[in-house]
Amino acid sequence: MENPKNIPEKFLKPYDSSETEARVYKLWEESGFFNPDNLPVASDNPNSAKSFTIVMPPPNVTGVLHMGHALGLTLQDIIIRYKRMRGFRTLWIPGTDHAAIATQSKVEKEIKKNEDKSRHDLGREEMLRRIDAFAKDSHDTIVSQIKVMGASCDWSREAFTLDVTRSRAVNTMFKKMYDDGLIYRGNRIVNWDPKGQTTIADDEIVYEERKAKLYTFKYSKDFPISISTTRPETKVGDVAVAVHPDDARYKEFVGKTYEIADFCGVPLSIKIVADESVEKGFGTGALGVTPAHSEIDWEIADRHDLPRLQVISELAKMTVGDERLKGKKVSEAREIIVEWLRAEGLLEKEEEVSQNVATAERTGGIIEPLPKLQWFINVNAKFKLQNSKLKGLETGMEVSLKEIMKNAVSSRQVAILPEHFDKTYFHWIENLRDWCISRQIWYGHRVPVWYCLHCKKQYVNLETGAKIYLTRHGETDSNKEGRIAGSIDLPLNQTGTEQAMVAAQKLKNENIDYIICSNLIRAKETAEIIQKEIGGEIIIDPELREREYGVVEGMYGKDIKPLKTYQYEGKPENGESYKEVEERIHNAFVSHRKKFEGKNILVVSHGGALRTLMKRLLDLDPMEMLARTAIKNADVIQIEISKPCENCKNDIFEQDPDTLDTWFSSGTWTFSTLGWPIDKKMGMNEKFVERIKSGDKTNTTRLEKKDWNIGDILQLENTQTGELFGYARITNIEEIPLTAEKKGTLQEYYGEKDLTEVAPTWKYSFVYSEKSDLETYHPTDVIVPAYEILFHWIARMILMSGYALETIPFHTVYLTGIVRDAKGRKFSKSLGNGIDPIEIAKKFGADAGRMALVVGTAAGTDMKISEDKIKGYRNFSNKIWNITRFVMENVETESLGSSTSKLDEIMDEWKKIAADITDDMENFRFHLASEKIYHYVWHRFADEIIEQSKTDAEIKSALIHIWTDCLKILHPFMPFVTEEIWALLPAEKRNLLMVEKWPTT
RNA sequence: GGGCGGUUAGCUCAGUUGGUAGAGCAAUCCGUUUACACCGGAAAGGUCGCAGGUUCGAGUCCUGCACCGCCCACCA
Repeated sequence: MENPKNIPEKFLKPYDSSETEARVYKLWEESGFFNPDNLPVASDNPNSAKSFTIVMPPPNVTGVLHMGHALGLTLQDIIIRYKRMRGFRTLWIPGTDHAAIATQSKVEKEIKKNEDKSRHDLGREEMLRRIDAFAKDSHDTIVSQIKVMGASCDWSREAFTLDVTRSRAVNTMFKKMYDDGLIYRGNRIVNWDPKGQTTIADDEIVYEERKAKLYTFKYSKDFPISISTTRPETKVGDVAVAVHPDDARYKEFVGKTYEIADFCGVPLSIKIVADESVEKGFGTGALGVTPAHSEIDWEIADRHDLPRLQVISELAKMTVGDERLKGKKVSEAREIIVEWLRAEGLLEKEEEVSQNVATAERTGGIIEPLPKLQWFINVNAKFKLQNSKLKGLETGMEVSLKEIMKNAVSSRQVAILPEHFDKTYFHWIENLRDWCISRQIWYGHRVPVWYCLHCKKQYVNLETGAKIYLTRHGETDSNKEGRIAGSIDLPLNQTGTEQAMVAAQKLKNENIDYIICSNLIRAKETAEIIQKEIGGEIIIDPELREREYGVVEGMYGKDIKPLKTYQYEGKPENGESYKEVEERIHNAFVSHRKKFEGKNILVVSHGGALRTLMKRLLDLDPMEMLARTAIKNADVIQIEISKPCENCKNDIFEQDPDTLDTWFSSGTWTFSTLGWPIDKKMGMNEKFVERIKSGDKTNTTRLEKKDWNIGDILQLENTQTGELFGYARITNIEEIPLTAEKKGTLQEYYGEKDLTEVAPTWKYSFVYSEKSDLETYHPTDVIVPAYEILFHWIARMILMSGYALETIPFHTVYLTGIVRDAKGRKFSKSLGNGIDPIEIAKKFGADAGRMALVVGTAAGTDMKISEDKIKGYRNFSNKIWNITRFVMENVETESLGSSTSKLDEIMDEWKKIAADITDDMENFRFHLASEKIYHYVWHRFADEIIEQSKTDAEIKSALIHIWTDCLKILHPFMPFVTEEIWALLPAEKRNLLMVEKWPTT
C-alpha cells in the first residue's frame, strides 16, 4: 500500500501498549521533568512560578499494590499532569510507609511458617534485619508498580517513613511535644493483645460477635446489691459498685464500704459509689467496678478516687487468689468462679446474650484491657501559638491539638471532598481521647527516650556516645547439667557454639572495637567466635572471671541451693561472696571503660559476674539482685554512655524499648518529606557562595563527612559573613580519594591551611535554591487518600502540621472510595478475586486501566471494576491511535481553512467542551472530565466530524487543530498513548507532551 | 446505641446552582463503505425506593418510612 505522507509504519498495526509504555516512562524520567527544579517554569521564573504539590500517601511496604492504590495513583497523576501543563512548578513526592505492626507481623508470620521461630528466638537485631530485607523487596516491587501506572512523581525526592531524614523529623517532633507537655507517660488502660504481647490501637481491633453468658450475682450473702457481668473472673479485682445517683433503690447504700472476707479465695473491699455513667435500666442498675480491667471502670475510679487492682497478667492469666485461681487462664478462671458462685448460692441468674468480643486484627488474640505504662499525646492540653498561619487561630492564642484539628476543617481552610465526610470527621474529633503512641513491637521508630540506669530519669533525644555490650559465654556441658562451674575450665558445647554465633549476628553491625573477656576457656571461645564475625581486638582480663565457688564447685545447683545458702555477703568455703565478686568485676569494668573511652566495647563474662555487675549498674539492692534470674547464655545487654545524669551523676543509660505508633511518623509526612526540620547548616566560603549564586543550581562540594544524608535540606551559610543565602538539597554522597589535581583547587579555598587536616573525603552533590522546599511547597495542595484513613492519617497530619508548623498540611483532601470486584466484593487474598494492576497494564495497557478507574467514579464513592470495562478503554486507546492515523493521512495544511459557518460551529463547539472540561479539572470532577473527553473524541470527533471531513475539505482543515488539543486534554488521563503519538506527529521540534501547554480558551 | 451514605435503563454508574432523564457494558437489528472489527449505523430500554410537602416546575430542596452499605461506640 502506498504511503504518500510517510505515516509511521506503527500506525498500520493496532496500538501496542506493551511495546510502548516502559519506553515512554523512561523517556519521561530521562527528561527530568518529574522534578520541578527542571521544569521550564522553574528556570524562567524561579521565584514567582506558582508551585503545586502533592505528597503521595505512602503505600505500606507489606507487599504489592492493589487496584485501590492504582486508583489513587491515577487520580494524583491526573492532577499533577494537568497542573504541570498549566505551568505550575509541579511536585509530586513519592514514598513508602514502614507500617510498623503490619509489616512486622507479616514477617513474623512468614518466619513462623518457614522456620517455626518466633521473634524472640531471633532477637531484636536479627528480626529487624529480616524485616528490613522484606521491606526493601517490597519497596522495590512497589516502586516498579508505581512506574508501570505512569505516575509522574519526583523520584529524586522519594521518602520512606523510617529513613534517616524522616526519623529525624519524628525525634524532633517527639521532643517538641514532650517539652511542651503534650507527650506524657502514664498508666492507662490499653488494649493489650496477649497473643502478640503488645498494645494495639483502637482501630486495630476487630469485634467478633459471640454468644456469651451474662451472670447476675452477689459478692456475698449479706451484700445488699446484685450486679451483672459477662466476665466473672475480673470480679476479684472489683473495688466498688457504682449506681446511678438518682436510683432510689440504692440510695441508702451510697458511701458505705463492705468487706467481703472471701470471694473465691480473695478478700474484697467494695465501696458503693454514685456515678452518672451508670444506666439505671441495664441489668440490676448496679455496676461492679473493676478499674484495672475496664476503660470505663478506670474512669469511674478516677472520679471516685478508687484503688486499681490488677488481677490479670500480660499473659491473660490470673495474678491473685489461692491455688484455685492464681496462674489460671482467664477462661478457666471464669468457670471456676461461676462454679464457686453457684456452690455458694450467690448466682442469681444466667442469661445467654450475644456480645462483641474485641480481638486483635493481626493475631486474632482476645484483647485484655490492662493498665500499662505508655506514652500518650494529650489532645486537650493547651499550648500557645507562636506564629500561626491557621485561619481563625491567632498567634498568642492557647489552643489544644483537638481544637486545631477541628478548626482546620470547620474554617474550610482544609476542604474535604466529598464534603459530607467533614461531618464524620467532626464526629470523630468530638469523641477523640488521648492518643497512645507507644507500641511494644520492634519495627519502627524507637521511642527517643533514654532512662538513667540508676535513677530512671528520662532524657529525650539523648546524645549517646560509645556503647558497651555485655554478654555471657555460650553453654557448656556443666551449664546444661545445672552444675556449678566456677573456675572449672570447660569448653563450649555444640549449643554453646551456636549461641555464640547468634550473639555474633546480633553484634555484627554495632562497630565494636574491643572484645574483653575472662581468662576461662568458655568465655575465650565465645569471644573468638564473635570476633570472627565482627572483627575487633580481643583482650583477656582474668578479673572478669566467674565467681569462685570453692568447695561447692562441680556440685549440682539444685542440691546446694546457692541462693539460699550463700546470700549476697555469704560465701562457700574457699570461695567468694557476691559482694566480693561485685567489687572485683565492677572495678574491672570501670577500668576498661576508662581505658577505652569513646570506643564501643564488648565484655564477655559469666552469669554470676554479670549479674552482680548489673546489680551495681542498676543500683539494685542485694535481694532484688538475688531475685533476678541469671543472665542467659550468650544474651546481649546493651548500655549506652552519655553525659552524666543531672540527677545522680551516673553516665549510663538505656533506651526505651518501645516503638512509636506508625501514624506518629506518617503524621509528619507532608513536611518531613520536604526536609523538616531544617536545622542543619553548611558553611560556604565567599568564592563558593558566588559560584553558587551566579552559576549552576546543581553543585558539588567536598567536605568532611557530617551526618548528612541524601534528601537532607541544609541551610547554606556564608562562613565569612554568617549570612544565610539559600538551601541545599543533598542529592548524592560519594566517597572520593583526594587526587593531586583536586588538591590544587582545594588549596585555593583553604589557603595556607594544611590539607591533610581538612582533607575532604566526601563529595556532596546538591541542588541549590533560594527558598527551601518547605517554604516553596508547603502547605501542599491536594492529598488523595482512601476514605478509610481519614481519621488514622488525615486527622493526624492536620494535628502534626498544625502543631509543628502552625499551618495546614494541605488545602484539599480528595477522598477515594474502595475499589471492588465486578460482584461488589472487596479484593482479598482468601477470595482469590484480586485484580493486579500490573497484570491489567500488561494485558490492556496502563492507560486503559487508568481510564477504567476514573470514568464515572465520583470522589469518595466505592466502585466496581471488571475486565470488560477495562477492555472498553483498551479499545479506546486503539481508537485514538487510528484517529491519529486518519488525521495524519488527511492533513493537507497546517492552517485552518477560511472561516465558514460550518467550521466556526465545529471550532466553537470544541472550545466550549474544552473549557467545560477545564472547569471540571479545576473542580476535581475528573470522573466527568474523563467521560466528556472520551465521549467527544469517540462519538463526536471520530463518528461525526471525521466522517463529514471525508466529503468536506473545510472541515478537514480543522481536524489537526482539534486533534492536537484533544491529545493534550487526554494526556493526564492516558499519558502513554498520547505521549507516544505526540512524538510521531509530524512537526519539527517538539516538547514532550507532558510539558505542553494545556489548551485554554 | 450514635453518625454518614446509597436506592436512577438488564448490569455498573454519572447527573455540578431545581427547568419534563444520560454514559459504558450487555442484549436486538443492520452493515465488512480504503483510520479503526480493539469498527460503523439503527432502534430498544427508566412513572429516578415508597409516601407526603415546598415550587409555575423536584432525580435534584424539606419531612416521614422501607431496604442496603459503611464508620464510630461497645452496656457492664
